[in-house]
Amino acid sequence: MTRTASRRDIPKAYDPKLVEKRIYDLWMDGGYFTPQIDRSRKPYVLMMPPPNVTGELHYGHALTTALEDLMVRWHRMKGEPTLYLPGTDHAGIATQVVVERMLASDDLSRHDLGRQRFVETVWQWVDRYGGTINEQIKRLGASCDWTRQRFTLDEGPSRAVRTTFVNLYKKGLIYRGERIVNWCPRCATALSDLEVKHQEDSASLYHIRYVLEDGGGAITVATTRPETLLADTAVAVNPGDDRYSHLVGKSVILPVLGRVIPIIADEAVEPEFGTGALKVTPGHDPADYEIGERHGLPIVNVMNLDGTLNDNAGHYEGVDRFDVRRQIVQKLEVDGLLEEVEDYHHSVGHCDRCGQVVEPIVSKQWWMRMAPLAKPAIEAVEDGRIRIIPERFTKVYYNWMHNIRDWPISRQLWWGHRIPVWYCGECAGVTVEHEDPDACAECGSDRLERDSDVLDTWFSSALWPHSTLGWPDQTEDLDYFYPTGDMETGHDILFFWIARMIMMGLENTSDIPFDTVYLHGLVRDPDGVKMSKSKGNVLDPLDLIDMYGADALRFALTTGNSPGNDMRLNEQKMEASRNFANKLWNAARYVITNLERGRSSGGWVWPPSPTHLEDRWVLSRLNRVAAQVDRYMNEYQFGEAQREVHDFLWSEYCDWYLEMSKVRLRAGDESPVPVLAFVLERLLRLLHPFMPFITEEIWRNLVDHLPREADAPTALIVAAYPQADASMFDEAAESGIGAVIEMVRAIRNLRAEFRIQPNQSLEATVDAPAIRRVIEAEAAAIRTMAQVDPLIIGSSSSATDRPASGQVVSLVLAQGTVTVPLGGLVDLVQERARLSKELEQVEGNRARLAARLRDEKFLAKAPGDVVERERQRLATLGDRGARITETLSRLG
RNA sequence: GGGCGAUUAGCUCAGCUGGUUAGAGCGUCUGUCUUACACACAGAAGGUCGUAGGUUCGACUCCUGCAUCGCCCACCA
Repeated sequence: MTRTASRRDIPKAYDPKLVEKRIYDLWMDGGYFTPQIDRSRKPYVLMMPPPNVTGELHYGHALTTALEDLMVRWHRMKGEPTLYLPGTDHAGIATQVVVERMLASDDLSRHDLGRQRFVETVWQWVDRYGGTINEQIKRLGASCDWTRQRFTLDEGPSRAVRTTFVNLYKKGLIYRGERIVNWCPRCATALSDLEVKHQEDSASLYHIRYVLEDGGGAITVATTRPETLLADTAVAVNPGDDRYSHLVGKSVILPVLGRVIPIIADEAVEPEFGTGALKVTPGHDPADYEIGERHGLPIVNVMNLDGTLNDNAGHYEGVDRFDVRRQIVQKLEVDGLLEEVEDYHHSVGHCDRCGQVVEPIVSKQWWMRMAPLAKPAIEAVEDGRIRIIPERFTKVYYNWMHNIRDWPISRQLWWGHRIPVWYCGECAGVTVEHEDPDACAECGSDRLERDSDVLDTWFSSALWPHSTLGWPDQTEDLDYFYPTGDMETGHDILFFWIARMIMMGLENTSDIPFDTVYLHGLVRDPDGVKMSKSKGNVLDPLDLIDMYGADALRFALTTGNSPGNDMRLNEQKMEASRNFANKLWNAARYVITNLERGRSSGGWVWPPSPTHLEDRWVLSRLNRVAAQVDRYMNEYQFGEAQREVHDFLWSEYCDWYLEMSKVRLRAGDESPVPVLAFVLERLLRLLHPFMPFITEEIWRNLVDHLPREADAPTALIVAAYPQADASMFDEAAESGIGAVIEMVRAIRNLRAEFRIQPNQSLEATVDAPAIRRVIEAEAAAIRTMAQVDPLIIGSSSSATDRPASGQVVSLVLAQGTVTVPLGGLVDLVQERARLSKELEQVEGNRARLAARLRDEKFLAKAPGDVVERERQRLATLGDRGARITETLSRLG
């Protein structure tokens, strides 16, 4: 292909690699991501869910970023001062585990280093790898304000954590208590219920005989964890269980240890389960703990925090819990106390982080009283101040909030926000203050020791929307940007994070943290399997960006699925998205090439208001698309919005308008050029939130050729988002071009059916009095697109001049008939059959419509416009049917 | 034990206030390198919308039961 010297080379295929980095730098340099505080305008704010500081980009991040950034860019283009605030999370256990693993490769534990050196090591790790995730998020095109980036351990958010703790402590909403908690022996810390994942495991149910102290027989209990019998302090039966009622009040001898424990009655015992008798282990089972509380049973703890048994376990001290289980079972067998071993499936709690079986242990932890905090948070959703999308999750939210339990917030880790509590060595008093104390608040002693625990990571996450903006200080940012707008995240952290943000936001600021929660589903692999490192089916989004481009990845992740539903990502979808980007690229190449052919924009009317039917049609369609997109965006139906633009761009702008424009351009008529350019420019705007890189790149190449609009933007990222202009809606143009398209399609169809050579033109006679002027105006386009020559525009009278029947094929369209002489190619019998079949269809539809329009109930109850539409359709069908009948009769 | 979701073309999925001849991408079949694009163009085939009922003038869309798959919550040892 030869090019004149003046024409710039535009590559034939879009290459994202040449564009993305440069465009991102351009946005950064332009400062477009940092909003200007303008009191006269309401800002749009979206807080990025902070990824783990040492994390690497996975599909969850990619999806979340794609969705958030499209919302953010849309709002920014609507002229709202827009803040998309990024940040990272210190991710307590997760990060500590990673660093511990690294130490382990040098045969070191954190205890070898000591607390201070270990924390320093983690900080080094964070400094080294902490930037990785942000660089990866940039590659997706996230338009976040990096000048406001926050880390949960930053001074500001840390002070927010401290302030919240002290305030809630003083209000009595944070307290210290000894009770049963989930304990991970591997991580050596307490866990909240949410951090425990239950899995179905196969196990054994052991039936163990406990001999009565009075020698009068025995009672048999069933358990899956025989080792816990070392901590039994009772045997319980249901009070209504006749089998055992005579035993209540007696005592049994605990196997192995020989302790004497009572038999008690408690409603919690299910008579149908196992033997109907339950060994009660308040120290190591949550249900038993409650029974123990009701009956004042002593609590025995037989376990160390690393999962080995302690000195309460007799000679099992120091042995791992699972080894003890085996040894106890053996011992019971030897003693003849093991009656039966039943195969059994039940769900076992595992640590969410490391997968170890969690052990319920009684220990002293800090707790947050949740019920009082949940109440206003429930109300905020009930009264609509906060909306959850998709709506079905509001029920899930209510269910959890109504049954909320106190939250254990202390973690026996070293990495995190240290609990701001000092214990007095003199009087055992507790000092909790905003500033580090020098003396005990109770006795004034300086023998203070700080609590060694840190807070659950989610404690600081819960404050994110306000702590990042400066709270507890009344900063300008907080004042202007809070409460935020949309909160977008995966539905898997509805409880972990969303619910807690709502509670803490309301508590700390007396205001909601955001007004809308948008929850997305999981990204799955092509087989629908959840991606996980252990399964090895995790694809690296960065690889996909390298292969297909960030825009294609974003488009693939945000189309063809709906909020809250999981989605599969596969190669085909990536290819389709890349192809779409390429389609846009080439349409732009065509338009820009025409602009560069020296066709001056000097005399253009801008925006164009053309008279040509095709131009009016494409502008009308553009405005209808803009209206639809606006509707979908407002309803958070991002996939539908994109489909709308995609279909218009590909199927109407490219396949029809652009092809039609070639006809006029070849004839030396340059009038389509401004329209081509204008529609392209608006399409770039419409598409920018979804495919930011390619649209910005094309836009830069395009705008130099266009007339300057008032308030011309310096970059597409800040160009105004297109709003529908109803004055551009043009019914006549739409129905006119609709008829042209129908006609061209019918002739093409005929060409394929009769296997007409592509280069062979056909003669066609159009008989369509109702749209004669449209056909005349579009004759050149029809000739080219349908390969017709000559195109004879006839009237009813000229129909008689047609060649003899049997030589022609008649295409009976909605508003006209096209006859094409095909000579010997036409098989009279086949032609009659074809038309008869069509007639049959038309008549079928007509009969159905007519029946509906005869139905008085329909006429009485259906809305007027529906009835009117049906009447129109019936009339059109009637006309068409009549013409088919006439044609058939001529065939004889 | 509760709660939720899914079930639409061979595959992956849209279709959200009930009114089309039920759509898209991929795949399949037939043509075409037609100077924007073969990452493309033109044309075609392919669906009793899981199942049984109900509401309605009208149901893929609303209600109920059932089936299959998946998810969440819950202290049954």
